[in-house]
Amino acid sequence: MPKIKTDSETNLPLTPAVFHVLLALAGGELHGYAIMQEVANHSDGRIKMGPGTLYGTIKRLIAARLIEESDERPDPELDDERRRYYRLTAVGQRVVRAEAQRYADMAAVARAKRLIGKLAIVGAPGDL
Amino acid sequence: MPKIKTDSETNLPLTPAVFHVLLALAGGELHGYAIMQEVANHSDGRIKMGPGTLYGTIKRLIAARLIEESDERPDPELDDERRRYYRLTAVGQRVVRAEAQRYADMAAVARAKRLIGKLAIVGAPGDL
DNA sequence: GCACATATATCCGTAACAGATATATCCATG
DNA sequence: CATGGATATATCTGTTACGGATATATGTGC
Repeated sequence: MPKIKTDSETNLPLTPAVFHVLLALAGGELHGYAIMQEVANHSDGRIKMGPGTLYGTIKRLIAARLIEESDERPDPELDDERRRYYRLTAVGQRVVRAEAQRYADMAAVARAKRLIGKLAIVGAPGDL
Repeated sequence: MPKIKTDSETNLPLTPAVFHVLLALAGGELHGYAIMQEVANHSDGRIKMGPGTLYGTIKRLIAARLIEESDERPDPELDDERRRYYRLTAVGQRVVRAEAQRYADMAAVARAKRLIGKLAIVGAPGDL
């Protein structure tokens, strides 16, 4: 997480670890372990984040005000007391959007240089 | 450049600095300073790589056998003796392809999460 | 001849990463 | 009910990448 300034999204690029955590939280709040699973999931198993990277990154992201801990708990029956939930802040939203756009832009450059082919079909049955 | 193994492209993700250098070289061999300019160029000026990052990254990429120095020089009239040219190795080719695909995949995930819009038109008349 | 862009190189402080380790609870199975 | 594996969080620490500062020298336009 290279010295993220809270004032803007000009501080790109993010490190992959930071981006993957923010991307995981873009779908709604999650607890730490679920972030780990979501990262493995949306990267199709290619990225496995260990606890050191995960909780270290969470700590830095909180300090940078890109995410924050949430008080809300699910139905007490479904809850697990150990869990701590996190969500994007407004700044975090903007940052992850800007970085996602950078990813799309770089993919476009790579396409122009014929490194990769046309867009893959995303919305296949079962979705990603 | 997180511990790149020369044996495969499984070692993703790359750091942004490494990826940008490899992407710059994907269009053909370039000398160091031209890599710097090409990175600024293909990132639309948003990423400016200083000499520390540039030459440090080049050194590490050579050690990892992802790029190599080239002996070929342009027409002596157009040449600048100071320049040192670099090109991707076969392994470097595969790595940058795999990482570019990862970028495209993550952009697709971001699209599915509605963080960014549809694909920008890349293939303006001419090219593709 | 002067200034600025080009071109390469190294030094080093800061910080991120990632494996190892620790602890404890949840839950399914025997 | 006990045992074990998955769930869940946390910290410590060695290695390494980043990136600004600094240095040196040549090319080029005025």
